[in-house]
Amino acid sequence: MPARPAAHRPTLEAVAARAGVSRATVSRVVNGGAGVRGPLAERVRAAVDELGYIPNQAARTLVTRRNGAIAVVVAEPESRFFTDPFFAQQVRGISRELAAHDNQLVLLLTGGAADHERVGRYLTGGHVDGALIFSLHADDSLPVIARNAGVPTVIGGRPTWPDPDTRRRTLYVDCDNRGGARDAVRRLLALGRRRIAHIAGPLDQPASIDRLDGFRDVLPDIAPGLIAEGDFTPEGGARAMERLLERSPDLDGVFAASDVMASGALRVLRARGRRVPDDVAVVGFDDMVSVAEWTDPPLTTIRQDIEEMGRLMAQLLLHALEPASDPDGVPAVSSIITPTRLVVRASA
Amino acid sequence: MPARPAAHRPTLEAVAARAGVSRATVSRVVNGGAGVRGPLAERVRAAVDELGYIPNQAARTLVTRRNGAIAVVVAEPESRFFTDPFFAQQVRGISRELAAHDNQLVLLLTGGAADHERVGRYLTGGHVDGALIFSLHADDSLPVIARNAGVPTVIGGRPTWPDPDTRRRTLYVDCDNRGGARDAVRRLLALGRRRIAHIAGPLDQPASIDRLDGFRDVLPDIAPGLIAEGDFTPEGGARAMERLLERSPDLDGVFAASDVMASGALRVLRARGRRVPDDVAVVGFDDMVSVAEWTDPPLTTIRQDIEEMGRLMAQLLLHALEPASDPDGVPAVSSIITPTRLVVRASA
DNA sequence: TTGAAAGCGCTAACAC
DNA sequence: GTGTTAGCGCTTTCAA
Repeated sequence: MPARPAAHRPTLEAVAARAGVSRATVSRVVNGGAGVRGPLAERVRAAVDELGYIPNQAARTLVTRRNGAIAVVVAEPESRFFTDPFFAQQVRGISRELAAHDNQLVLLLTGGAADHERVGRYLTGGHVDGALIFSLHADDSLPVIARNAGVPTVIGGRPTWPDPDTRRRTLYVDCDNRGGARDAVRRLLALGRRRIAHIAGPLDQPASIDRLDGFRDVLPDIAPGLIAEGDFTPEGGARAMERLLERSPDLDGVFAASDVMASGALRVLRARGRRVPDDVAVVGFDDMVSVAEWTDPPLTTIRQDIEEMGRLMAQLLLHALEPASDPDGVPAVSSIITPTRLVVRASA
Repeated sequence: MPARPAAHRPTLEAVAARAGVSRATVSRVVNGGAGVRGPLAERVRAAVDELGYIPNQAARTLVTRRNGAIAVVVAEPESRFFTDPFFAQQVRGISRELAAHDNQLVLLLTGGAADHERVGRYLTGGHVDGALIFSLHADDSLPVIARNAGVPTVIGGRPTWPDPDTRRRTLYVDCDNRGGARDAVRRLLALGRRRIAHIAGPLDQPASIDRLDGFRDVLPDIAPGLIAEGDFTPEGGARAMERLLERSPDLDGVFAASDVMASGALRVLRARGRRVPDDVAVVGFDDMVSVAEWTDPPLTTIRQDIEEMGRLMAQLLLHALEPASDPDGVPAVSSIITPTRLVVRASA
């Protein structure tokens, strides 16, 4: 199939011969041409074109130790990755930032632990200059693998490793989940609600835990019956809402840990004849516009700028890659917590 | 941040010294250990562990001309890629097949033409052994770039290049869009429908064209008013349905070029008081289960096995990579058209 | 400004 | 079986 099989590709050597110069000169021209006289450079460029020369990246990487590619590792099953708009937004932010610095984004999906080994090999094998890892669950080994292999890494979301020293040296980007949750609950209190429930995310994820913690910050004496765990899907939100109504029929406010779960909860409230926000006020989290603006009624929620977080992750990594940054100690840059903001629509 | 900076990583040489053997022996052990005596191999393995040796892929690729990675190139904006379940299924099929052969899947997204150049560089730079390209629109240059660079490629969907010789040499996997469309229309005819309309996909995509052609195969004298172009979204399907009803209020059957568009059409039919299938029978295409089973009524549709198509694409490529296959002529393997099948539910 | 030469880390003939 | 050796294609000192 190859028009010009890789095996027959011209090398620097060939170009040099053709242009009647040394390999070094060709290399200089190919890499920008600094310090090569105009006419000579022109001759070299002509030879490059005639031969259709394309530099061999493996050879280049071998000496420069750079390959202009950054891996984005998503440790989630494809199904989740492709359904949750969260990833789409994050990837877009990353993609933009990397493209701006002429780095190629390489997406690695690792559904099960079975893939971990191969992905780990890929990362440590030097195919990429660094990695952005989404390690949403507590038990993920990939960041550790990358770390041990000396692959600069930035994590999406707060990592959960117990060792404080390890944590301090790990770069991550997260939003102020806890503070945002507090704002959500305060909004409900300000509306005069006194029986406020929480639909939490899966409690093996730091984001869920932090949002629950924020909820408790404001409502420390909450009854356990007013908290139900969901799974970040609409169905999970609906089921949690049903459980809450059963246990606490008199509730008048709900803080859901995601807009998607809130949409499921709204459906149940409507089916049960509760008016929103009159009978029950609802606040979501994320401000996933494609969801929050289209629920009935539109959702009051806590906004986090997901695309911006993606961009920041890429920025942080690119920065850490600079030779100037401390090679072995505490990184010159530090982790980032982005702010959240209450967005008032009709549901609370 | 690196625990062990890449710069200080042990090399084969170091392991050899430590184990008191030659580099060649270490290399043999690392690559499976064939032809090395047990105890010696054991000593080498110990040295590898102690030093935490990891092979340098760039060096390896430089000599083997293989890097165990296959690119999947999606020439669509992220928004489309992440929303359309089609890609998720295809990628899953590919991913499974590649993993089974220990190849890493590398996903490259190229939203706009601006990214094309970088992606092209990545492909031709020898970062991957081959590429699977989804070139849904007619004007796509990526397959040509890959081809000229000698990167073995398999296309998802029938390519549209005019030159028959080029086409013959290009591997692709597609489903029998035209035949499937014929089956859809025949189903409607068998139900006694006589005023049958078609909601087409964007007509710059081969799949849309083929489905329209199949529709016309069975209904060659169709009035232009019975054909409306959609865009593979629910909204597009809804708008097309409205146009059709306006132009041909007496229609009694609809063949939509995708389940997603059909779902939008069903919504409009319901809003206009037409009963499905009594007043208007509807057939979709894809059998996207997450859609077809949940519409009201559930959708009769033409099934294509998308995941299987992904698997076949990967298989074809891996096969073309075998040294046995003809390096420069017509490939030893050939393109594949997968069959489709009518799936009867309630809408027709 | 240009060229010669020394590797980058690895694999694969070819000897022993 | 194991070691020796010659590259893979490129960048980058160092001299000229």
